[in-house]
Amino acid sequence: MTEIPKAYEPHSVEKKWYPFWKEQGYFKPAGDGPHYTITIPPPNVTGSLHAGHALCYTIHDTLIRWKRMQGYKTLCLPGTDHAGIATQAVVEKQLRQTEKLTRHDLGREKFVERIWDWVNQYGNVIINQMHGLGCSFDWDRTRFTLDEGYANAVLECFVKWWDAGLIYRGNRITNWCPQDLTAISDIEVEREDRKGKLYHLRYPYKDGSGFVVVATTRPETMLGDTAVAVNPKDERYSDHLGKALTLPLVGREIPLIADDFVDRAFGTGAVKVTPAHDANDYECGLRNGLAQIVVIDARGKMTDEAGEQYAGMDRFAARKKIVEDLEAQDLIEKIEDYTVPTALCDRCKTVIEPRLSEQWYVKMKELAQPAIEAVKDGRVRFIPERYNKIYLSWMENIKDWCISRQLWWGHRIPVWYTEDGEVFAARNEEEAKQKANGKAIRQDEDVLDTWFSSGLWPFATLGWPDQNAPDLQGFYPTNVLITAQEIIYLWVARMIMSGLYFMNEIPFPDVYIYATVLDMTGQRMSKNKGNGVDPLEVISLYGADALRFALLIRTAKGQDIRFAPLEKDKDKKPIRHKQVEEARNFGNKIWNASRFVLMNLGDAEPIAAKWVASDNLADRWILAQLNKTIEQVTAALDDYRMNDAAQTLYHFFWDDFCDWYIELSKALVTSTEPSDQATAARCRIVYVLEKSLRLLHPLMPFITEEIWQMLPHDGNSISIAEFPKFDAAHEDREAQAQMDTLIGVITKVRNIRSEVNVPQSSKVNLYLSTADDTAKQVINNNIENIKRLGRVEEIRLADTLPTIEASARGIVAGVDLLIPLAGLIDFAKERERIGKEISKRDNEAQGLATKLNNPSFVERASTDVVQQARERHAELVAELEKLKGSLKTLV
RNA sequence: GGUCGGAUAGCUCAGUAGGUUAGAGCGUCGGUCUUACAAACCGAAAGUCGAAGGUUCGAUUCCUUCUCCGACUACCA
Repeated sequence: MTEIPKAYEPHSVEKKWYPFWKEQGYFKPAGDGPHYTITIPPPNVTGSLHAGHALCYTIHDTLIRWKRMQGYKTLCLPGTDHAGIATQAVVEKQLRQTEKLTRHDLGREKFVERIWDWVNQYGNVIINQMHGLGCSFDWDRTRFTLDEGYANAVLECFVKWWDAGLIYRGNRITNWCPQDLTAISDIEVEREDRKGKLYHLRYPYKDGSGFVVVATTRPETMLGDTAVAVNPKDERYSDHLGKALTLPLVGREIPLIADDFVDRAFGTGAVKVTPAHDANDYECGLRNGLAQIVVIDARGKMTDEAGEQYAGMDRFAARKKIVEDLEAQDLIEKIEDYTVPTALCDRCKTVIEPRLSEQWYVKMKELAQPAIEAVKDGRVRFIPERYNKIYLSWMENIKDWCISRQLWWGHRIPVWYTEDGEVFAARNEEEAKQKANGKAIRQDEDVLDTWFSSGLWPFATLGWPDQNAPDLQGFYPTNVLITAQEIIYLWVARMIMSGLYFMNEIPFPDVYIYATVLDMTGQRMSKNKGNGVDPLEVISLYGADALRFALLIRTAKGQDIRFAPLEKDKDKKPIRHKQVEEARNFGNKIWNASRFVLMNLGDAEPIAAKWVASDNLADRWILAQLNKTIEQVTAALDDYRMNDAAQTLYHFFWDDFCDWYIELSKALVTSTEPSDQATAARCRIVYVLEKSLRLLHPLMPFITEEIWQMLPHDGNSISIAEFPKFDAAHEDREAQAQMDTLIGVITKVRNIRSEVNVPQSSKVNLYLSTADDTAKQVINNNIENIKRLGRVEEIRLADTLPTIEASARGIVAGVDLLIPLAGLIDFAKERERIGKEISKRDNEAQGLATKLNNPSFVERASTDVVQQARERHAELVAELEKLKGSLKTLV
């Protein structure tokens, strides 16, 4: 008999099998089946694994392991993203803290070197954390959005789009982050409602005929005002249109103009117009030929244009000062509390300053159209479906994409300028020089938006722009993209556009948007809130399989999941996580069931994981249940219903296999006498266990490998064993129905015993009767099983039940039960129990009777439903009669 | 403001192509002499399926309105 620990210990197991799989090359594409490819969403190179990642990559690994076992030539390609702003910020901060230097002190070249050092040292953290989750990704193909080959792809993309006239330069209002000192795109802006004030300012007419009141949340911008606008239909102002106003504090003369964009109902219906510092005002300024006066600089400080008493002040300090100054001149009508929709930089949370600046843009309309079509005609589908609409509504209203960033870390924009003002794109300096015909050139200082490079991910990682790259030929298009809801626009849409543009083919047919991991109050997990769960802590407490299973079983399609924080003790040591504990317990159940099987393999006969034909009910039944489970799990995985797959397996393994099959097989499996029967029983139980492990392996790779290696098996690893297939020949309705009878009888006996307080140490006698020949046969064939599992001494099966005073009665599945209770319990308990049984049936019978007496029901409901109701009613009536009869014996 | 999602047992969540007794895990209660497992076993209690209308013989499920929560989105200064 093998020595096996009583509890599953995950850590040594994980340490053992992960390197084994990797060394054996199981994570690499193999075989000549059809390809199944996933490129993972590359996490930020600065990142570390959080709960959302854990879920994301668990789903990846589950699918890829499943497909691998199904014989596909699988590739799951990992990588990281250089994350321009985030990475530069991390290294700048480090530089500031440790050496008190800014990036400007170092200079561009040195600074970029420092970032590379940092990336080489810390950039693999998140990749290593994925190993801990058990991810079977092809690490040899790991890509980084800034590595050499990838950079070529980015250049190629830029130049091609340039040549196609899709890239242009514009001097416009952009979202500017005064902290990061860069422009950011619209969708990198976070919006938040903040408490603020609405200031009502008085702008006097130049001719002294009173004043116009304008409302603003940002009084500091008034220094740059070049007009006040009202709605042309607003009668309140029609007489004053065109009149001049004197801009307070500045003294500039500005006109009162009319523009449609003004909402008459808001405030006083008059808007101050600051074309250089507000997107709306900018547009308004263009329409009306207004000057653009820049009063706030890149760092958020007031410029010289703002006037000498304000120049150099921070924008928020200036706001205060200006309000004071206006107040002093009695030019403030009132100040109201107001909720200000505030734009924040999604990286550093600094308040965005709309700023006039020169940036590069990509024209989106032309690129978006095919990508819209692809979703509309179903070549690309979102799962859950409702994201189709969300995607389409954005794509149909798409605006041009600002792609330049004033950073040093990233793909430098391949645009070159000659002294005399020529501008062109080139793949490298060589090419640029050629195009310049000997003129001196300089390259644009800016870098590209990170999403510009990650938008090429599904094909750039496979070798594009080399159209003949073997991986590109062999693995594109990928099969599914698994990603988070919040980057549908930032990333998914752009991959679809670029995939169609450069490859003429969709990058993936399925986009599975996985659940957002929330905390228990429904809030999104975030560093700021400190409500995150560290997956590594969870793994160290319960093992990777437990974490994976805990996440998968709650990942209903399209539904967010709530995940509790880790409970910690005083020293912040993690001690408990209930939701993962449930999964850990399941793992332990698998462990112990396997332990039972392994301990009873016997030494005499060689046992193999093969099904030996059997007429035995439990055998027929478990084979049918296993088969059904295979069918359901496969369908669930196929449909991205991870929770259904997990739930089905949980139920099958625990309830069917452990609670019933093992129990019903125990006598034979544990017998010490060698016999063909015992050997056959052992083979069968090993067979079912081994198949179960294969089904579970994509979800829980470690524990299944560990046990599988101990069991009789063929092959080197469960991770390349075949995923079980549904077999119609194993369906067995009859066995399932008969097993219901057996389980029903045993459960009823247990129920009666427990309800009337028969101690578990006492055995009871059991009288059974049934008119059903099949049920009779089931009982006769399972006398020993009923005795053992129901703790029964003697069983009598007859056509009618004897009349025995003081006995308990039960009815289940057409079988009547009687348990003599003399000397065992108090009758009051049994009377109470029978009373409950009666009233339960009474209620149901009455409900049915009402229904059946309703002529409309009988007429209109389908005959099946009516028939069923009649039968059930009759059954209930018969049962009630028997139960009432048994009450009489309890006196 | 707009769009979308959610509201089912004390908690976290499944489910119902409209039809008998709405499920699971955790938690709770009672029991444990059990040929693997107390991280377990056996049994039980617990739900007017968010509210109000409507369609229907029949609604937790379909429709309308409402309430509360959440996400996304928007140029309301």
